[in-house]
Amino acid sequence: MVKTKFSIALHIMTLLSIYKDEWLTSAWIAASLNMNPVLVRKEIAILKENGLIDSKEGKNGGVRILKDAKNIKLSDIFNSVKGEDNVLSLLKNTPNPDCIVGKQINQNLKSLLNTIDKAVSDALEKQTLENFKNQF
Amino acid sequence: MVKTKFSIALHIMTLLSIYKDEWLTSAWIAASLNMNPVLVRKEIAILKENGLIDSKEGKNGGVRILKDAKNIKLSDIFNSVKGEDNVLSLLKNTPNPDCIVGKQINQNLKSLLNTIDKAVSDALEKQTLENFKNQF
DNA sequence: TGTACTGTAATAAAAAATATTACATTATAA
DNA sequence: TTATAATGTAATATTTTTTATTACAGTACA
Repeated sequence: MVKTKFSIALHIMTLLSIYKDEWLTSAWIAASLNMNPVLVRKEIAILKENGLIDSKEGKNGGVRILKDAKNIKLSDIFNSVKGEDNVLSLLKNTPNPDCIVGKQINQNLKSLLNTIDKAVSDALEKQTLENFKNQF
Repeated sequence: MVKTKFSIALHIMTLLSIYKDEWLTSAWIAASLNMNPVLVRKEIAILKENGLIDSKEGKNGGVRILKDAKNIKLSDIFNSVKGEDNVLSLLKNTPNPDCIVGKQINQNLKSLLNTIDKAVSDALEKQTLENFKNQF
Protein backbone atom coordinates (compact mmCIF):
# COMPACT_ATOMS: atom_id res chain seq x y z
CA MET A 1 0.00 0.00 0.00
CA VAL A 2 1.29 3.41 -0.95
CA LYS A 3 1.78 5.27 2.30
CA THR A 4 -0.07 8.40 1.21
CA LYS A 5 -3.11 6.73 -0.35
CA PHE A 6 -5.21 6.81 2.78
CA SER A 7 -4.57 10.53 3.24
CA ILE A 8 -5.50 11.21 -0.38
CA ALA A 9 -8.67 9.14 -0.18
CA LEU A 10 -9.79 10.71 3.08
CA HIS A 11 -9.21 14.18 1.68
CA ILE A 12 -11.36 13.32 -1.33
CA MET A 13 -14.09 11.76 0.79
CA THR A 14 -14.11 14.77 3.12
CA LEU A 15 -14.66 17.13 0.21
CA LEU A 16 -17.40 14.92 -1.21
CA SER A 17 -19.13 14.72 2.15
CA ILE A 18 -19.08 18.49 2.59
CA TYR A 19 -20.34 19.17 -0.94
CA LYS A 20 -22.55 16.14 -0.89
CA ASP A 21 -25.13 17.28 -3.41
CA GLU A 22 -22.67 18.50 -6.02
CA TRP A 23 -20.74 16.73 -8.75
CA LEU A 24 -17.17 17.77 -8.00
CA THR A 25 -14.65 17.51 -10.84
CA SER A 26 -11.33 15.76 -10.56
CA ALA A 27 -9.64 19.04 -11.48
CA TRP A 28 -11.33 20.85 -8.60
CA ILE A 29 -10.49 18.08 -6.14
CA ALA A 30 -6.92 17.96 -7.43
CA ALA A 31 -6.58 21.69 -6.81
CA SER A 32 -7.57 21.20 -3.18
CA LEU A 33 -5.06 18.39 -2.80
CA ASN A 34 -2.50 20.22 -4.91
CA MET A 35 -1.83 17.14 -6.93
CA ASN A 36 -2.42 15.78 -10.41
CA PRO A 37 -6.03 15.27 -11.61
CA VAL A 38 -5.17 11.97 -13.27
CA LEU A 39 -4.07 10.55 -9.93
CA VAL A 40 -7.25 11.80 -8.35
CA ARG A 41 -9.28 10.03 -11.03
CA LYS A 42 -7.38 6.80 -10.33
CA GLU A 43 -8.13 7.12 -6.64
CA ILE A 44 -11.74 7.83 -7.51
CA ALA A 45 -11.91 4.65 -9.57
CA ILE A 46 -10.95 2.67 -6.46
CA LEU A 47 -13.46 4.39 -4.19
CA LYS A 48 -16.11 3.85 -6.83
CA GLU A 49 -15.30 0.13 -7.13
CA ASN A 50 -15.84 -0.04 -3.41
CA GLY A 51 -19.27 1.51 -3.58
CA LEU A 52 -18.46 4.68 -1.68
CA ILE A 53 -18.90 7.18 -4.49
CA ASP A 54 -20.38 7.58 -7.92
CA SER A 55 -19.01 9.36 -10.97
CA LYS A 56 -20.56 10.76 -14.10
CA GLU A 57 -18.84 11.24 -17.43
CA GLY A 58 -19.46 14.02 -19.90
CA LYS A 59 -20.21 17.68 -19.58
CA ASN A 60 -21.25 18.71 -16.06
CA GLY A 61 -19.99 15.35 -14.91
CA GLY A 62 -17.91 14.74 -11.83
CA VAL A 63 -17.91 12.78 -8.61
CA ARG A 64 -20.45 12.50 -5.83
CA ILE A 65 -20.66 10.68 -2.52
CA LEU A 66 -23.12 7.78 -2.39
CA LYS A 67 -23.87 7.41 1.29
CA ASP A 68 -24.43 9.63 4.26
CA ALA A 69 -21.15 10.41 6.00
CA LYS A 70 -22.64 9.02 9.21
CA ASN A 71 -22.73 5.62 7.57
CA ILE A 72 -19.19 5.66 6.26
CA LYS A 73 -16.56 4.39 8.64
CA LEU A 74 -12.96 5.43 8.17
CA SER A 75 -12.18 1.72 7.97
CA ASP A 76 -14.32 1.56 4.81
CA ILE A 77 -12.01 4.08 3.22
CA PHE A 78 -8.89 2.42 4.59
CA ASN A 79 -9.85 -1.03 3.38
CA SER A 80 -10.75 0.31 -0.04
CA VAL A 81 -7.36 1.87 -0.65
CA LYS A 82 -5.46 -0.91 1.07
CA GLY A 83 -6.54 -3.49 -1.47
CA GLU A 84 -4.41 -6.63 -1.33
CA ASP A 85 -1.33 -4.93 0.05
CA ASN A 86 -0.17 -4.75 3.62
CA VAL A 87 0.50 -1.48 5.38
CA LEU A 88 3.96 -2.72 6.31
CA SER A 89 5.70 -5.00 3.82
CA LEU A 90 7.97 -7.92 3.35
CA LEU A 91 11.27 -7.33 1.57
CA LYS A 92 11.45 -7.82 -2.16
CA ASN A 93 14.59 -9.88 -1.78
CA THR A 94 14.10 -13.55 -1.08
CA PRO A 95 15.71 -14.35 2.25
CA ASN A 96 18.30 -17.10 2.35
CA PRO A 97 16.54 -20.48 2.14
CA ASP A 98 19.56 -22.20 3.73
CA CYS A 99 19.00 -20.27 6.95
CA ILE A 100 16.50 -21.63 9.44
CA VAL A 101 15.04 -18.14 9.83
CA GLY A 102 15.33 -17.02 6.21
CA LYS A 103 13.61 -20.18 5.05
CA GLN A 104 10.42 -19.47 6.92
CA ILE A 105 10.27 -15.87 8.01
CA ASN A 106 8.14 -14.50 5.20
CA GLN A 107 5.37 -16.88 6.07
CA ASN A 108 5.50 -15.86 9.72
CA LEU A 109 5.87 -12.19 8.92
CA LYS A 110 2.97 -12.22 6.51
CA SER A 111 0.65 -13.36 9.24
CA LEU A 112 1.94 -10.65 11.56
CA LEU A 113 1.58 -7.96 8.89
CA ASN A 114 -2.02 -9.04 8.41
CA THR A 115 -2.56 -8.67 12.14
CA ILE A 116 -1.20 -5.14 11.90
CA ASP A 117 -3.61 -4.29 9.10
CA LYS A 118 -6.46 -5.68 11.14
CA ALA A 119 -5.48 -3.54 14.12
CA VAL A 120 -5.54 -0.44 11.94
CA SER A 121 -8.87 -1.37 10.43
CA ASP A 122 -10.38 -2.05 13.84
CA ALA A 123 -9.21 1.30 15.15
CA LEU A 124 -10.67 3.12 12.15
CA GLU A 125 -13.93 1.23 12.39
CA LYS A 126 -14.74 3.29 15.45
CA GLN A 127 -14.60 6.55 13.53
CA THR A 128 -17.04 7.91 10.98
CA LEU A 129 -16.47 10.24 8.07
CA GLU A 130 -19.15 12.47 9.56
CA ASN A 131 -17.05 12.91 12.63
CA PHE A 132 -13.92 13.66 10.67
CA LYS A 133 -15.78 16.10 8.43
CA ASN A 134 -17.17 18.00 11.40
CA GLN A 135 -13.68 19.01 12.43
CA PHE A 136 -13.61 21.46 9.51
CA MET B 1 8.87 5.05 8.13
CA VAL B 2 10.20 2.82 5.42
CA LYS B 3 7.59 0.14 4.97
CA THR B 4 10.06 -2.73 5.14
CA LYS B 5 11.98 -1.58 8.19
CA PHE B 6 9.90 -3.49 10.67
CA SER B 7 10.36 -6.72 8.73
CA ILE B 8 14.10 -6.16 8.55
CA ALA B 9 14.38 -5.37 12.24
CA LEU B 10 12.29 -8.34 13.29
CA HIS B 11 14.37 -10.66 11.12
CA ILE B 12 17.52 -9.36 12.78
CA MET B 13 16.07 -9.63 16.26
CA THR B 14 14.89 -13.17 15.57
CA LEU B 15 18.37 -14.24 14.53
CA LEU B 16 19.90 -12.57 17.57
CA SER B 17 17.40 -14.23 19.89
CA ILE B 18 18.09 -17.67 18.46
CA TYR B 19 21.88 -17.24 18.59
CA LYS B 20 21.70 -15.26 21.79
CA ASP B 21 25.17 -16.02 23.13
CA GLU B 22 27.02 -15.34 19.90
CA TRP B 23 28.32 -12.18 18.31
CA LEU B 24 26.75 -12.32 14.86
CA THR B 25 28.37 -10.25 12.14
CA SER B 26 26.49 -7.85 9.90
CA ALA B 27 27.73 -9.84 6.90
CA TRP B 28 26.23 -13.04 8.29
CA ILE B 29 22.93 -11.36 9.13
CA ALA B 30 22.87 -9.70 5.71
CA ALA B 31 23.30 -13.09 4.07
CA SER B 32 20.23 -14.38 5.89
CA LEU B 33 18.22 -11.34 4.82
CA ASN B 34 19.80 -11.35 1.38
CA MET B 35 20.50 -7.67 1.58
CA ASN B 36 23.41 -5.29 1.94
CA PRO B 37 25.53 -5.44 5.12
CA VAL B 38 25.77 -1.66 5.31
CA LEU B 39 21.99 -1.41 5.58
CA VAL B 40 22.01 -4.06 8.26
CA ARG B 41 24.56 -2.05 10.22
CA LYS B 42 22.36 1.05 9.94
CA GLU B 43 19.41 -0.91 11.25
CA ILE B 44 21.60 -2.26 14.02
CA ALA B 45 22.57 1.28 15.01
CA ILE B 46 18.88 2.07 15.58
CA LEU B 47 18.20 -1.08 17.60
CA LYS B 48 21.30 -0.33 19.65
CA GLU B 49 20.21 3.25 20.35
CA ASN B 50 16.99 1.78 21.66
CA GLY B 51 18.76 -0.52 24.06
CA LEU B 52 17.71 -3.78 22.48
CA ILE B 53 21.09 -4.98 21.31
CA ASP B 54 24.79 -4.43 21.77
CA SER B 55 27.58 -4.35 19.23
CA LYS B 56 31.31 -4.81 19.41
CA GLU B 57 33.87 -3.41 16.99
CA GLY B 58 37.12 -5.04 15.95
CA LYS B 59 38.12 -8.59 15.23
CA ASN B 60 35.61 -11.17 16.49
CA GLY B 61 33.18 -8.32 16.92
CA GLY B 62 29.54 -8.38 15.94
CA VAL B 63 26.10 -7.95 17.38
CA ARG B 64 24.36 -9.55 20.34
CA ILE B 65 20.94 -9.33 21.91
CA LEU B 66 20.79 -7.55 25.27
CA LYS B 67 17.62 -8.92 26.84
CA ASP B 68 15.80 -12.17 27.08
CA ALA B 69 13.37 -12.57 24.18
CA LYS B 70 10.59 -13.06 26.73
CA ASN B 71 11.10 -9.49 27.83
CA ILE B 72 11.09 -7.97 24.36
CA LYS B 73 7.70 -7.01 22.99
CA LEU B 74 7.24 -6.68 19.26
CA SER B 75 6.07 -3.13 19.98
CA ASP B 76 9.57 -2.38 21.33
CA ILE B 77 10.96 -3.28 17.93
CA PHE B 78 8.22 -1.45 16.06
CA ASN B 79 8.61 1.76 18.04
CA SER B 80 12.39 1.65 17.63
CA VAL B 81 12.25 1.54 13.85
CA LYS B 82 9.27 3.84 13.61
CA GLY B 83 11.14 6.77 15.07
CA GLU B 84 9.38 10.08 14.43
CA ASP B 85 7.62 8.98 11.27
CA ASN B 86 4.08 7.74 10.89
CA VAL B 87 3.27 4.39 9.34
CA LEU B 88 0.92 6.13 6.91
CA SER B 89 1.88 9.61 5.75
CA LEU B 90 0.69 13.00 4.76
CA LEU B 91 1.37 14.14 1.21
CA LYS B 92 4.50 16.09 0.46
CA ASN B 93 2.51 18.67 -1.46
CA THR B 94 0.96 21.44 0.57
CA PRO B 95 -2.80 21.28 0.13
CA ASN B 96 -4.56 24.42 -1.10
CA PRO B 97 -4.76 26.94 1.77
CA ASP B 98 -7.69 28.67 0.06
CA CYS B 99 -9.83 25.56 0.46
CA ILE B 100 -11.62 25.01 3.74
CA VAL B 101 -10.47 21.40 3.75
CA GLY B 102 -7.00 21.96 2.32
CA LYS B 103 -6.30 24.66 4.88
CA GLN B 104 -6.72 22.35 7.82
CA ILE B 105 -6.60 18.75 6.77
CA ASN B 106 -2.97 18.05 7.56
CA GLN B 107 -3.51 18.96 11.17
CA ASN B 108 -6.54 16.68 11.40
CA LEU B 109 -4.87 13.91 9.45
CA LYS B 110 -1.75 14.04 11.58
CA SER B 111 -3.76 13.28 14.66
CA LEU B 112 -5.46 10.37 12.91
CA LEU B 113 -2.16 8.99 11.64
CA ASN B 114 -0.85 9.05 15.19
CA THR B 115 -3.91 7.10 16.29
CA ILE B 116 -3.11 4.52 13.63
CA ASP B 117 0.46 4.18 14.87
CA LYS B 118 -0.83 3.75 18.40
CA ALA B 119 -3.21 1.01 17.28
CA VAL B 120 -0.32 -0.87 15.68
CA SER B 121 1.86 -0.42 18.72
CA ASP B 122 -0.90 -1.62 21.04
CA ALA B 123 -1.49 -4.71 18.93
CA LEU B 124 2.22 -5.55 18.92
CA GLU B 125 2.55 -4.95 22.62
CA LYS B 126 0.68 -8.18 23.18
CA GLN B 127 3.30 -10.24 21.38
CA THR B 128 6.80 -11.15 22.51
CA LEU B 129 9.90 -11.86 20.49
CA GLU B 130 10.12 -15.18 22.33
CA ASN B 131 6.79 -16.14 20.89
CA PHE B 132 7.73 -15.10 17.38
CA LYS B 133 11.06 -16.90 17.64
CA ASN B 134 9.42 -20.13 18.75
CA GLN B 135 7.62 -20.40 15.42
CA PHE B 136 10.94 -21.36 13.81
C1' DT C 1 -22.36 19.84 -32.57
C1' DG C 2 -19.14 22.08 -29.59
C1' DT C 3 -17.78 21.77 -24.96
C1' DA C 4 -16.46 19.87 -20.66
C1' DC C 5 -16.12 16.14 -18.33
C1' DT C 6 -14.34 10.94 -17.02
C1' DG C 7 -11.34 6.91 -18.07
C1' DT C 8 -7.14 5.18 -19.11
C1' DA C 9 -2.74 4.25 -21.42
C1' DA C 10 1.87 5.61 -22.23
C1' DT C 11 5.65 8.10 -20.93
C1' DA C 12 8.54 11.21 -18.17
C1' DA C 13 10.26 13.13 -14.07
C1' DA C 14 11.13 13.19 -9.28
C1' DA C 15 11.79 11.06 -5.04
C1' DA C 16 12.79 7.28 -2.14
C1' DA C 17 14.85 2.97 -1.14
C1' DT C 18 18.55 0.02 -1.66
C1' DA C 19 23.24 -1.15 -2.99
C1' DT C 20 28.01 -0.29 -3.44
C1' DT C 21 32.50 1.56 -2.57
C1' DA C 22 35.72 3.30 0.36
C1' DC C 23 37.98 3.93 4.34
C1' DA C 24 38.68 5.37 9.28
C1' DT C 25 38.50 3.18 13.65
C1' DT C 26 38.76 -0.54 16.80
C1' DA C 27 39.77 -4.93 19.00
C1' DT C 28 41.86 -9.45 18.87
C1' DA C 29 45.15 -12.86 18.39
C1' DA C 30 49.16 -14.68 16.38
C1' DT D 1 53.59 -5.17 17.27
C1' DT D 2 51.33 -6.27 13.38
C1' DA D 3 48.07 -8.55 10.29
C1' DT D 4 43.36 -9.38 10.37
C1' DA D 5 38.50 -8.97 10.82
C1' DA D 6 35.11 -6.57 12.43
C1' DT D 7 31.92 -2.02 13.15
C1' DG D 8 30.70 2.82 11.86
C1' DT D 9 29.73 5.94 8.55
C1' DA D 10 30.09 9.01 4.51
C1' DA D 11 29.68 9.49 -0.31
C1' DT D 12 27.92 7.95 -4.43
C1' DA D 13 25.39 5.06 -7.68
C1' DT D 14 21.66 2.28 -9.00
C1' DT D 15 17.12 0.63 -8.87
C1' DT D 16 12.46 0.97 -7.76
C1' DT D 17 8.48 3.43 -6.60
C1' DT D 18 5.74 7.33 -6.70
C1' DT D 19 4.03 11.23 -8.83
C1' DA D 20 3.29 14.11 -12.87
C1' DT D 21 2.36 14.91 -17.57
C1' DT D 22 0.63 14.24 -22.15
C1' DA D 23 -2.58 12.50 -25.11
C1' DC D 24 -6.72 11.05 -26.56
C1' DA D 25 -10.98 8.04 -26.79
C1' DG D 26 -15.52 7.93 -24.95
C1' DT D 27 -19.55 10.27 -23.02
C1' DA D 28 -23.20 13.48 -21.83
C1' DC D 29 -25.19 17.82 -21.87
C1' DA D 30 -26.96 22.20 -23.52
